[in-house]
Amino acid sequence: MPTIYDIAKAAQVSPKTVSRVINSDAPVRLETRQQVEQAMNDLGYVPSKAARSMRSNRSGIVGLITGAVSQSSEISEPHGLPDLFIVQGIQRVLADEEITLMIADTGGLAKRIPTLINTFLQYRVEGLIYVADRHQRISLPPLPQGQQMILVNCFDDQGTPAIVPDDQKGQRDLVMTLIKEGHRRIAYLCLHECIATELRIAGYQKALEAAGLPFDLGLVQCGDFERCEEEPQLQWQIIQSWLALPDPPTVICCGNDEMAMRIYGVLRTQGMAVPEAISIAGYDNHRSIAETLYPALTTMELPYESMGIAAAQRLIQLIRNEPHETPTLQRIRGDVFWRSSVIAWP
Amino acid sequence: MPTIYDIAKAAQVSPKTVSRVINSDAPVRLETRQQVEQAMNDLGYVPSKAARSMRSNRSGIVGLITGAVSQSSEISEPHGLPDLFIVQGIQRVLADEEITLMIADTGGLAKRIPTLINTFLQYRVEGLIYVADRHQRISLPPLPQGQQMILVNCFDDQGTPAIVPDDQKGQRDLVMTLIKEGHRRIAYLCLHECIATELRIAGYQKALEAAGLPFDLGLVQCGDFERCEEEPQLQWQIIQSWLALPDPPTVICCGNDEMAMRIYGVLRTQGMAVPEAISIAGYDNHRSIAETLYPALTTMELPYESMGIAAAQRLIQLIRNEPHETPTLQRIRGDVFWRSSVIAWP
DNA sequence: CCACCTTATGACACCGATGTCATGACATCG
DNA sequence: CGATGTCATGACATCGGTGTCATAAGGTGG
Repeated sequence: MPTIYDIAKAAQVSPKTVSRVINSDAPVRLETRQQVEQAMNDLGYVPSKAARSMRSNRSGIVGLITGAVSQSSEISEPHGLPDLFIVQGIQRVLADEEITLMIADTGGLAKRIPTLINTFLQYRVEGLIYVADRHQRISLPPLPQGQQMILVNCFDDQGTPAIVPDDQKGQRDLVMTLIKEGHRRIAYLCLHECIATELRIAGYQKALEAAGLPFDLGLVQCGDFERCEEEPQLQWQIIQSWLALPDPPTVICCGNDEMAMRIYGVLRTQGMAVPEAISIAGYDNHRSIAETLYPALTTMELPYESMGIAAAQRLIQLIRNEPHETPTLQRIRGDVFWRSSVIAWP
Repeated sequence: MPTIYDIAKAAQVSPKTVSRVINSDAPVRLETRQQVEQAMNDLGYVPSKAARSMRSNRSGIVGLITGAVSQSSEISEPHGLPDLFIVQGIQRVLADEEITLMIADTGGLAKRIPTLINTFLQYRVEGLIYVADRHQRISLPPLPQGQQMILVNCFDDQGTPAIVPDDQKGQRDLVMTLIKEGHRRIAYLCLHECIATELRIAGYQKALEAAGLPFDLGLVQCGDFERCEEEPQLQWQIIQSWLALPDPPTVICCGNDEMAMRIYGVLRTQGMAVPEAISIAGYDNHRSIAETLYPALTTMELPYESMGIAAAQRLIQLIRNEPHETPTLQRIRGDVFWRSSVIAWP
């Protein structure tokens, strides 16, 4: 690979002049410039970022770490939406700013994180992004003074800037839409206990409150049986108990689109049609499920791409040292995707 | 960020001695070593890869480009399995070799590829990987002499090493398994015309041949109507025509898991139970669909992770200049995942 | 006509590491 | 006891660029 010295020799100028042509940071005679450009083309010159960033102290690299922060050694299967979409959002923004992304994956092992961070520091990344696979509280090892970092889909107690989905407003908006369409009895078959579930139940409750509807604790049940063999029966028991109520629900909100998909199957085997017999709503807008299911699934978007975009923008602000009034914890809203699994209630 | 000179000063030794401690490539007196290590700890020293790689000519970086190679400016929606799994496979292998992965995405615009490659060349990547979003023939701009590159999920006419799924053997193995379980009339509702479809139809045919079963052209139909509104009706028409045959199929192979999922919906609305009335098989082993569907879907794995692993291993071979007898085009086999959407036929 | 400025270019040091060679202190051996 | 070898360390050049300063040519103004 040729260097500016090779170019300089070929163009019969000094290396510094080649540098000036590359950076156009000082006047160069037209004729000289053309000679240099000719030489660069002929030799196929590609500047070395390593050399450049050594001098300028700007690597042009941002490091991204994905993966679970589980302490155990077992690799947890991803559930729900792949965090890939967060990464894509980040990518798009950084590419526009000519920042290159380095990606590392913990492979589910939290203990690898310090090593990964260290590798990134060796490359003198200008910023770090940690992307969790689900909304959670985390704790990362301390970073060197001045090293910028953003958390995505998670947050910590050290006041690190974080981007999370607005689970509460999300579930609230979804339920409010259902209410607007005439539903009064809304059941919620939620996921196992976790931050998202907590926030979404609160949102569900707020939507009822806002509409002046009573909150019936019996209509909220955990429908997540970790895919055990009896799951369909257990889920059907819950649904059956709801249907047996004097005032049964007209719609079931599921903890996520995957669960909604399973509930489709459960209802089908029981001969109940969606949405004619009962409406179903999901959460995540996991498109390969929500759009493909038949009937297509009404759901609340988990705004992973927007979160990625927000994270990248925030990080660039920090790197550039631009002023901002953004709170430490930035909650990102998603949209309701209204499809045919829910019908309006008269 | 401190340098070896800062460490050298703090430990009252020469920079070269610090270097020796870091690399342990020459004997250092225990006492001296401890002083240096102490200083490194105190100051929080992190070596600079930029400086190192300048000297050694080894960046420790591999560049990966994902995304469509479409010439148009429209962003195509991914269909089928996310190529994320390929990337994860690559990641795992490279991480073990202490190689860092830089990732760039075309965002669906092929014209961005030369720019992305150029950026990677600036970082003096030791290898390049291009990952396509579906099995296809591509054509990439020429690379500098000696620059290693691997294609994944695609191939070209220039003899660049490539890793692709073995679509033919895949469909063949799936159909052979169905035959082994007693099915004799096997319908194939394939995807639109593309390389994968071509190969899979050939595989379907080979499986029938091997079992001495006749190949009935009428049992192979394209069921991919690009999610248009009438898709369910059109699909039902095809299935109905099959069922009206004197010797109707007992199982339908679908072009991929998404299509299988839609067919579940179509059959349900027509009151046909899976697998009691008819068995269904998919392709891809898109787990969030295949495992979640009820009943769970029998399908052929699209071995994305294995492909990623194979690609990374191959690239490392090339970088290290190790001898190999691997053919240019390496086809990766997947496994049949036998689940409850297919029942054995008496 | 000389002081002064602008334009175009080059010489040289430096960023942070490592390879090469030199050097001084001991230990070993004939 | 001097020659030789090993150990531990340092001085210096080098990788590929860029910042700083110097310098020569040509233009302008008093």
